[in-house]
Amino acid sequence: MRYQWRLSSERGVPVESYKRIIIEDIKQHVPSAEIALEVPPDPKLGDLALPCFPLAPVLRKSPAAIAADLKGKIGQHDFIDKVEVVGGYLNFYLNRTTVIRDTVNAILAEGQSYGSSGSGRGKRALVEHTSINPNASPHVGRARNALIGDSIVRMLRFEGYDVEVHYFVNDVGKQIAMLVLGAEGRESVTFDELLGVYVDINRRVEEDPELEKKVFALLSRLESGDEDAIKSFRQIVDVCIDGQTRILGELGIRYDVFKYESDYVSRGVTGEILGRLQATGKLEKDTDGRFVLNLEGYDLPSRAPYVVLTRADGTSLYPLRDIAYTIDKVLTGRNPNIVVLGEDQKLYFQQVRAALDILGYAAPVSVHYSFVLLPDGKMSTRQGTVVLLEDFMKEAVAKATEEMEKRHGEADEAIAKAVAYGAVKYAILKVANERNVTFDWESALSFEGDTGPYLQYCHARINSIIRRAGGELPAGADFSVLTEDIEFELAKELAQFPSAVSQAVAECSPHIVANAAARVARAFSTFYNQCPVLNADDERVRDARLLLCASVKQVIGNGMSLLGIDPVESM
RNA sequence: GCGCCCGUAGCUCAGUGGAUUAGAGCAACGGACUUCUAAUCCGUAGGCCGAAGGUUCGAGUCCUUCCGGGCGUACCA
Repeated sequence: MRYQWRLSSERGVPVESYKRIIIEDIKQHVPSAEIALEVPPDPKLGDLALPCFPLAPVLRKSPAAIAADLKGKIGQHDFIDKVEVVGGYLNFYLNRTTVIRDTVNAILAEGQSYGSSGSGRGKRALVEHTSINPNASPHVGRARNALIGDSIVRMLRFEGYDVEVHYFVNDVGKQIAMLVLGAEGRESVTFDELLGVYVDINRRVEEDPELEKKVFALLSRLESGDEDAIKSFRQIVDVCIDGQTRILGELGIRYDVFKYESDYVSRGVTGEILGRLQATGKLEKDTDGRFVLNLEGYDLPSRAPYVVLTRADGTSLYPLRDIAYTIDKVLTGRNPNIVVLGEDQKLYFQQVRAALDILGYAAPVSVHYSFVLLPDGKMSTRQGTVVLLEDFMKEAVAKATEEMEKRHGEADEAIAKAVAYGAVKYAILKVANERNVTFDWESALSFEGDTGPYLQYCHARINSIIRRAGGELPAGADFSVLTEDIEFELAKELAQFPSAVSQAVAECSPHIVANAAARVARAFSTFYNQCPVLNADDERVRDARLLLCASVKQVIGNGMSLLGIDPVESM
């Protein structure tokens, strides 16, 4: 299907250009003030409003008087039906036909890029996310990192950025060394066995200090370049990474670059960083013989202004390896340079930022999210209350399959997966980053209401209408025949979508997109139940509604793709 | 103890540089499928926006204190 549309308004989002025009009009009379329009709480009060309260001190008149004054100063525009003064507000009633027509035309013209401001065209960005301890299968808490990160990647690409996605692989360190030790003597270890191995060795190390010494000895051998150590570490890490990327890949989450911590050690980068820090005079050797970085003056909320970079035996600690890697990322010149981290890493990343500052680099931007909790409290590996992402996915697929069989007698595997994963992703992405997600199976596996499948369902229903219309859309339509309130409300929701995307991008907050898409879907469902499309009495109404539906499909589809939710044609 | 984040309907969550009457979903109750997919829609009920002060003509939104939860607070990553 190809669309050839002429935009009746200038390029971009119609409602935004209406706002610009109105603001221009007002500025001619009150040039000094900041003018901002907002959307009234009730459609009865109009579609756009100017609160005149902030102007009162400037003009030294009452808001109501200012509103009354300005009312006469608004020029004649085809998109404005009437302007009314209510209290201190100047309320604008937009012309329904113009809004619907301009919005639908803009959407069909811009298609997959409707909602994008193009802010990233010609620019390069970098996003690091997931980077989890490779010791086992990710639980839904860890998955939140990958989901948020992946959505940010999608949003940036939507904005036009060339994005490089990074995964920083933790293949050094105590935890991995313990895994290597725990797996010693085994022929091979599968990904699913890792958690058991890890729990077991953890217990043994706690009980036996001698064993812990062996762990550190192993680490030391690795860092000094011992071939056997390197080989056995790499073997375990490969199992971890394969397992994790298989699960995340199943959800459509992919990475461009895997950087290994060990690489920064073996290439001598960590040593070099240490040398450069030494030259700044901020690096100190403490009484235990460890290298610590003095962060005095950075006002960090920690008891002691130090970050420890090495063990006494000279082996590197995570912060040092991460500093080396982070500098590497900075040197790519990509901007924005984003890293997604749990809220437990807030202070830690301030330390990294300080370390980079000492070396003269600007640190990446960190996006933090809060942990996923269970209704009874935290997830605990020891109490066995963690919900593994893979289990969540499997349960969701089972339920989606069951629902499809109930409805159609059979289930399409690909669609069942799309619906299931849509539910999984939406359940986590709909919550604002800084809030804890409360995970309970019942609502997480719900396909009704404010869920991923709700979006997919709307999309599928519209597709069904278009299919029954013969797959062809009318070349144009007379939108003045769309007189129902809900048709106008729906168009306004569609028009709102781009500013939601812009905000979501600016704040790295996928939940804003989730909400915006859900609003459109809700408005559509109301419309759907109230307004027949193919069965409309009038051919002109049919055509106009068909194009309205096609725009809704596009917008919901764009929203879903930003969340990484697969649109389905039927379900 | 100190620092950061969160506290909105029974439950899960929205709420845009303060601004016209605080919104959804789930659960509950009552309705709507011979009509484009009922994974839907419509209606009813449900709120001292954690508490108390403060700033403002105006506060869920800003400030202070307190309470509750999450996360930190050098030798894990």
